[in-house]
Amino acid sequence: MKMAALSRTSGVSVPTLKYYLREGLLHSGTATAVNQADYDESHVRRVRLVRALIDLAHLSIADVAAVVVAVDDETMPIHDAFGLTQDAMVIGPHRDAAQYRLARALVDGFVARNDLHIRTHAQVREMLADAFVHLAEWGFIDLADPHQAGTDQFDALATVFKQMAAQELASVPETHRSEMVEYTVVGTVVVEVAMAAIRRMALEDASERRYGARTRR
Amino acid sequence: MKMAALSRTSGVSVPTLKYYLREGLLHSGTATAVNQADYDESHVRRVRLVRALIDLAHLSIADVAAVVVAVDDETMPIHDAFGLTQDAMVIGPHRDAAQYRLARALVDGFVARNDLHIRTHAQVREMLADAFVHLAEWGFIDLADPHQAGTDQFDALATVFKQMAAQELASVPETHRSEMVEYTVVGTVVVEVAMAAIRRMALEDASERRYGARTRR
DNA sequence: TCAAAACGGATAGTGACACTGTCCGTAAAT
DNA sequence: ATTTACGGACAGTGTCACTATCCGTTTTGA
Repeated sequence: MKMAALSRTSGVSVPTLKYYLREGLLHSGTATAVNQADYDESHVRRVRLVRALIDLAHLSIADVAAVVVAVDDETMPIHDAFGLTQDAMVIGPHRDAAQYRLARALVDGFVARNDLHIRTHAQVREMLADAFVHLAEWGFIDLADPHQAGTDQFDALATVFKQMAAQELASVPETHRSEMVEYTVVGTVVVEVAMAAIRRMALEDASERRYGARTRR
Repeated sequence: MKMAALSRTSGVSVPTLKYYLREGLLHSGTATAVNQADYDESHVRRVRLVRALIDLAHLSIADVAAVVVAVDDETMPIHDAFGLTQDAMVIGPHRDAAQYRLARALVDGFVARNDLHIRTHAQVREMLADAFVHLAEWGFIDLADPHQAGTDQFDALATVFKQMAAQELASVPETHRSEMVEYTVVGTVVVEVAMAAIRRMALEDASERRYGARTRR
């Protein structure tokens, strides 16, 4: 398969594929001559992975490169590779104000309360802390109060998601390590987008039922 | 409150605030002299809204401007403003390939099956279709088969989210229209981020329990 | 067989985006 | 009275994700 064919099947332009090659998002094909190279199924899968990370998870090229390195490093255990990709998928800066320290404490409590086995420095903790800070700014929760209404709902979500996650991982086929990592990563982002979409649909539905009638003529 | 004070309380630099003013993300303060203006609580709230949309929902300035216009238009009913902001929050291009038409059909079936009252051209449909296309590419679902395993899980999610959404909207205080819209919008994005974080935590937890032991020494 | 088309690597260029810096005349503070 | 701050206008900056061009080589098809 030449690069043009890869471009056709993946829907990504040839210049962009070359760019991905340069940036290390795509491993080079097997050279058949000085200026000829063959690409195979692994390249198709890789481009699909890259596009999923860019289009759905909105990762930067540099972050995708980090994910790709973790996927390709055969010596890295699956769990470590998964953690690394998880970290790469957390976008945005991490501030260091008083409110963020409070939020971090809330997050730590949440993690402990729900017996979540996650790394001490997992970036996803910052992600949740960020959300907590914004929730507090709008008065939805109180950062200073560790036992309050509002977090109960999140505890309930944690219970549900723990079951779902176990089921999801169990459905990953036991094939080669790199493929399993790919499946897990893609599953993370795609299902996340699908869930967000369904939640937004539910919100629009609720909005229609609650406010829609007020303006219907 | 002068602009410097607004900058301090919001954590956004003065040049950036001026930029937001220019782009229409922030309404101008009440002028007290040729080169003096006063800002109030509404400006603080507005900056918070803008930062939430930029930092958490990763909206572009132009999209935030569209949201702001909807929030400020007092003649626009709450439900319409909510729909408009929902549309603005869907990021990414919408393709027009055969697979996307199939995915759209799946989405329409999903919406009908779960009795979701959402607009025919709501952008969130595209968002879910996008996720379906990627799920299909990785073999998680089959676009051609309208009644299949896999979508059951999404139906279950829809049921849960519909309840949650109704509860969430019920908790929005019945104050002025613009404040209610702000609350709803912020709630949408912040809770979405929090949910995604919790799901990722659950996934890392599940990964640790499933794969972690394999490499623990 | 031989011209035309395609290929792949290198390098420079582009356009969008989200700020950021500077200038300047006016107003407030000390 | 002098220093400092203010706010509007506008040009400039750095990053990012591509995209276009060039060029020598190789394949293809008449």
